[in-house]
Amino acid sequence: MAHDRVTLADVAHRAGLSKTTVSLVLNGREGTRLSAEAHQRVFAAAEELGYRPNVAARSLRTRKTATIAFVSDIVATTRFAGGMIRGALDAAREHDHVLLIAETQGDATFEKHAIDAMLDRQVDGVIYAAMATRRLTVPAALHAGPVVLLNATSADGLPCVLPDDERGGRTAATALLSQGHRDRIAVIGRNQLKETDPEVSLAADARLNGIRAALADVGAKLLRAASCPEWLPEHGYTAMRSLLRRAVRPTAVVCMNDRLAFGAYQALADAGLIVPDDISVVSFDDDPIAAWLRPGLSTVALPHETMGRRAVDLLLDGQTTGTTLVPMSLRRRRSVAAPA
Amino acid sequence: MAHDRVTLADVAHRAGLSKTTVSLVLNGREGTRLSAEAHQRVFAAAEELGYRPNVAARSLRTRKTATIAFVSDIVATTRFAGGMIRGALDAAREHDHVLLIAETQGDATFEKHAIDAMLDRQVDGVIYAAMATRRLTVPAALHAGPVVLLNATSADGLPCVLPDDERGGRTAATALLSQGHRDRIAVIGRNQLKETDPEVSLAADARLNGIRAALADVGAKLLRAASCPEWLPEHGYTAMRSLLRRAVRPTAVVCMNDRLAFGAYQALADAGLIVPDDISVVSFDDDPIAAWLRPGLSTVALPHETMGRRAVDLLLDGQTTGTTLVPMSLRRRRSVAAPA
DNA sequence: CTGTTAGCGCTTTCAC
DNA sequence: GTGAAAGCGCTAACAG
Repeated sequence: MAHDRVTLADVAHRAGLSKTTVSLVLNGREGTRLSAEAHQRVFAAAEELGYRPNVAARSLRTRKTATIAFVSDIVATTRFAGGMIRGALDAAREHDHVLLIAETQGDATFEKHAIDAMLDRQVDGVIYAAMATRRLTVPAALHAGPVVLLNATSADGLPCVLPDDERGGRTAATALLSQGHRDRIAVIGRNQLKETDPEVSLAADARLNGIRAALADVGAKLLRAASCPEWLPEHGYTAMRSLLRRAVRPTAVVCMNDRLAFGAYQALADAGLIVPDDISVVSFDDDPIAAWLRPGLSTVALPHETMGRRAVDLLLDGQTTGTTLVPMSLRRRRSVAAPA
Repeated sequence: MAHDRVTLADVAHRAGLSKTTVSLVLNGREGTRLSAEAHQRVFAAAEELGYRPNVAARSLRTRKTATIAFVSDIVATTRFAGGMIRGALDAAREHDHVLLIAETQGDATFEKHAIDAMLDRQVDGVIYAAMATRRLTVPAALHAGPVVLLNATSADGLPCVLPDDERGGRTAATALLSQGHRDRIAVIGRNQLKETDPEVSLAADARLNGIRAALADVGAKLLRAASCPEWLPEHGYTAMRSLLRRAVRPTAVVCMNDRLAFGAYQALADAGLIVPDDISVVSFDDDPIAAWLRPGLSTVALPHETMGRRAVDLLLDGQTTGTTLVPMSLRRRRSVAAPA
């Protein structure tokens, strides 16, 4: 790449000025009163030659590369959270920065190589992202410079951005309450491990708390909560079936994520039940599938894109601490209605 | 980042040798017989100080950055093709390279900025990726150095990697033929625009040709092919319904992608028909949803990960021309069975 | 076998 | 107002 790129010296020569002058002008330095004519000449020459600065050379002096590292455990390539990258990319562009990405795949060796590779390239900071919202411990090498955690927290109080799952939980429950559901609301997707181990998930516990809090606010409580070993469609299917077998059926369920809800839909269909006439469903994430389901699934969206943006904003603003909670909002579709 | 990094000079000082020697040793240069002891001293010093080379500085001399640009129209953040990045990332890591990513979002201004930004950082080459398999025209700026097209072709014969959709089409049809389907196979997802405009899609036409060729091989032809304005679930739904209304029903359908198949499943369920007992379904892409459907959807997978790998391999091998076709293989699930 | 010297392209004192 | 010169950290000729 960059075969015989035009250099600053070329521009200076063409403009009949020194490199210093050209540099000053091109960087729009204040306070240094260069003649209007010099400005003209410099711009003209740069334009004619198609000059573009060599970032590597520049960064050697300035120690800034306008490059941010985005390292994730696995998120980068997952359908689920491409949104985080997209948001980061957008924000980076707005700040004239660029993203270097790497994935550790949860492998310590890969992680070390990845981080070294980024640091060797003198990135201005790193965004360390996790696929599942959770607590993690940041590799020591990263403490050398600015870091912000994305979709994760750490014990050492690094700045981080997280979805506001607790309020999200309230939002989900409220969507049901406001339609008149109250004492026959069930949850699908309780999970001991996710709820108790913050290194596995921060979302499960927060969502559940939010749901319960919203119910408590109106003096109601959960009819039942079905456990699921994982949050996959098949588990949602099984959980819904078991819910339907009981004497008192829920009028509405909140699924801990959209994949569970997908499974729940299948169980409902098998039972000849109609959503939302017989049972309302609300869920979390706003996976693309939520829009494809019939009827469309109302779900509290994970604000991936915004989260990604925030992460780079924090990094570039030099925020060095604190948690940023990004609100989750309800995507209303047709899966929620008043109880029969 | 990189606050007070150890430099080559520091290592040289510590080892009591010159920078040259240290550089030579650390880069494992052949042909230069430095004493074993010098090697020892250098390695020891580098190790003790935790020396890491400054890539920016090095690249200023060598004109190599070990960095590849991955620019895409929109693919980077799409659930659909994260696999391409993942593959590229893996291959890059194996070659000790790193990926700089950018998204143009189909906007010419963004594209220009993105490409300039990458070029300014002296990337060694660029991978230009498209979300939909199609023909496109490469921005002139890219012709300055190595480029490979990913999931796209261009008129100017740049090296490119594409999925082998035509053979994929044969594979899909063969999956049905081998179960005994023959004269009552229908297609869902014909699309005039996609089939005729290579700038929109290369896949539609190729898949269809493959399907027809496989049928022709056994002297059969398509029962019917339903058109869809887009390849979305709702269109699959509608198409399937119209297929079912006709006097002679297909025993099997091949959907042009998994989302159409998803819609088709819904229509089948509404009609009280069972997959695969009443009708077999096969499709393309291997979207995550294919595994979640009940029964699991047999689909010809888009080899995104392999494609990503190939792209960086080609780039790094200095391949400057030619089309690389990556085979698509059938993911067998439960949606295909012998006709009733 | 090893060290000196000269840049790569840029920014930045500091003189003029 | 503008330019000369030094130097960021590294590699590559070229001596010794």
